[in-house]
Parts: sequence; structure tokens; C-alpha cells
Amino acid sequence: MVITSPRDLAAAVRGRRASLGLSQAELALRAGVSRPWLSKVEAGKTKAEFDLIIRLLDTLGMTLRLDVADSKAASVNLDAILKDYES
Amino acid sequence: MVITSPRDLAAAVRGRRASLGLSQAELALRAGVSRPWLSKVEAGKTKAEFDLIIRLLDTLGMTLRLDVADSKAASVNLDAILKDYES
DNA sequence: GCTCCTTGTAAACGTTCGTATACATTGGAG
DNA sequence: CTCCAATGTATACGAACGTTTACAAGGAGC
Repeated sequence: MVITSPRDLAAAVRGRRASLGLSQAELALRAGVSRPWLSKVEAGKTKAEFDLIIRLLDTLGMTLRLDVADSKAASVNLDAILKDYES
Repeated sequence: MVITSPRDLAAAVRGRRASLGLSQAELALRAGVSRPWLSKVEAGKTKAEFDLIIRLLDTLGMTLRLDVADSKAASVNLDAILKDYES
């Protein structure tokens, strides 16, 4: 699934944890984070540090991938070209 | 590409910025972050906040996706089952 | 050699992080 | 009804965040 906000991440983490049959306490222990922190992440309510997120996702057996959004890339690229032209 | 560490993210961001022909100053301005912060992210040297990362990637026209790693998921699931059994 | 651009990094600052601990609430099992 | 597990959230604390500002270094162009 596409992650465009902390809330997207929250839903993915909670759903995945449920499907693995883990409690917050158990997952937090395995991921090496605190349970209140995990609770906040699952509520989409914290500006979590990226490396803690990576560790959490790895514990859940989930992989983060980066794709280039074609239409958006084209748009950004065009903007860059236009900007260069105006310079 | 797969992101498993801040260094993976660093390489992806720097490469993408170069391919768009943008300076750090220009990208930071567009993404609404500071240039020293961006420099650190591109060096893989900061525990950046997840929502700043999302904003940066969006500005670069890049999309974050989450996949379930099948083999790893199976491993985690088995571990959970074994743990339940031992309880 | 000079100027300019880009990038890396330091210092100071205010803000907010994550943690440990504690407590309240809710839902489910017995 | 009682008890327990799970979850949400508050507090206090030490640590580190991101920003602004400044400076250094390297390279390109003249």
C-alpha cells in the first residue's frame, strides 16, 4: 500500500500487528521500542523518527519501497526544465 | 528500490535530486525544510522525522510503498504460533 | 587569482522527541 | 460480578531534533 501520511502508516502497522496476533506490548518488545510510542504511531499521532519506523516495519516483516511517481516526476521535471530555461 | 536503512533513503534522495537538476537549497525551499537538515538526510546522518521524510519524497515525486515480505512474514508468524503454543 | 555556487558542518536556541512509570478505561473471559 | 489483558494517555526526564546563522572547502567559469 502507498504511504502518504503518518495515518497511512498507522493503519498498516495496526492491521499487520493484528494479523500476526501480537499485542502492542509484544511487538514493542520485539522491535526494541516502548509501548506508549507504538500506541502513538498506531494512532498516527507522533512524528516518529524514520529509523525507528524502519525497525518496526522490519519486525513486522514489512518492506518499504520507493517508486518514482511517473506523472508527478514528469511534472517536477518539467518545472525544473522551465526554471532552468528562465535562468 | 527497497529502503532498509537511512543510508538507502540518503542515496535515493541524492540520486533523485541530481537527476532533477536541483541544488540542495532549491529542493529544501520547495520541500519546506532547512538546507542543513537536507544535507544530513542525504548523508544518512540524522534520525529524521517520518513526516518530514514524506514531505521531502513527495516534493521529489517519489512514492513510499509498503509490501509484506512473504518469507519474513511466514517466519514471524511461525514464531508467534510457537510462542502461543508454549504459553 | 577572483568570484560565485554548492555542500558540509558547527554553534546556539527552542522545541519535541522517546523512555519509564503510572493510571484510567474498555472489553472479554470465567 | 470480578478479574485480567490491552490500549490510551499523562508526567517527568534526559537527549536530540530542526532551524537559523555562519563559516570553510572545493570546483567551475572568467
